[in-house]
Amino acid sequence: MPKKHWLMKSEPSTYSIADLKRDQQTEWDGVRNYQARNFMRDDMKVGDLVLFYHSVTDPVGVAGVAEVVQASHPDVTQFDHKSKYFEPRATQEKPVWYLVDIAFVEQFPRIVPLAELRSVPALAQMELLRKGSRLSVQPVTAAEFQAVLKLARR
DNA sequence: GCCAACGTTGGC
DNA sequence: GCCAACGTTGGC
Repeated sequence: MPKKHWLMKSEPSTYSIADLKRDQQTEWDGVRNYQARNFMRDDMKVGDLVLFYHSVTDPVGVAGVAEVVQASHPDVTQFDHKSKYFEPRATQEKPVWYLVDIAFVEQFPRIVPLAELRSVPALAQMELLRKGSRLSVQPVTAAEFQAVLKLARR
């Protein structure tokens, strides 16, 4: 099975690439969007690579790379009454929300800003750049992934 | 802080 | 099943 590539968004005030570097590994909890969940639950496999994107900050952009180290399992915050991610419909037998675990791979020497991504023809089809796109977990092609790495090292 | 775009909820 | 109202996301 060839490696797949993904992009995951996080607000750095909540969890940044520096936080992941410190922790080395984390559960990607709190995703409450079905499309994003389905990618994590059904498609993300150990070894897949992830572009770590910082949203709602200045500048917004890709901050580094992570790797999937644990495939889909239930997000335990859905069972926690005190969590803001509590899900009343979920039971232990029938969880609603799933997540993957990711590990730190690399923090880029610089953020690759969204505006710069928009200027690169090779990235024109990226989901991230689509008008109105706000999926927090999304697939990227191998070519797009490589193109972003190249920008990061420029 | 604003607001466009989107997803979800709930009345009918 | 439709769709208006509402809440959230996220760039600027």
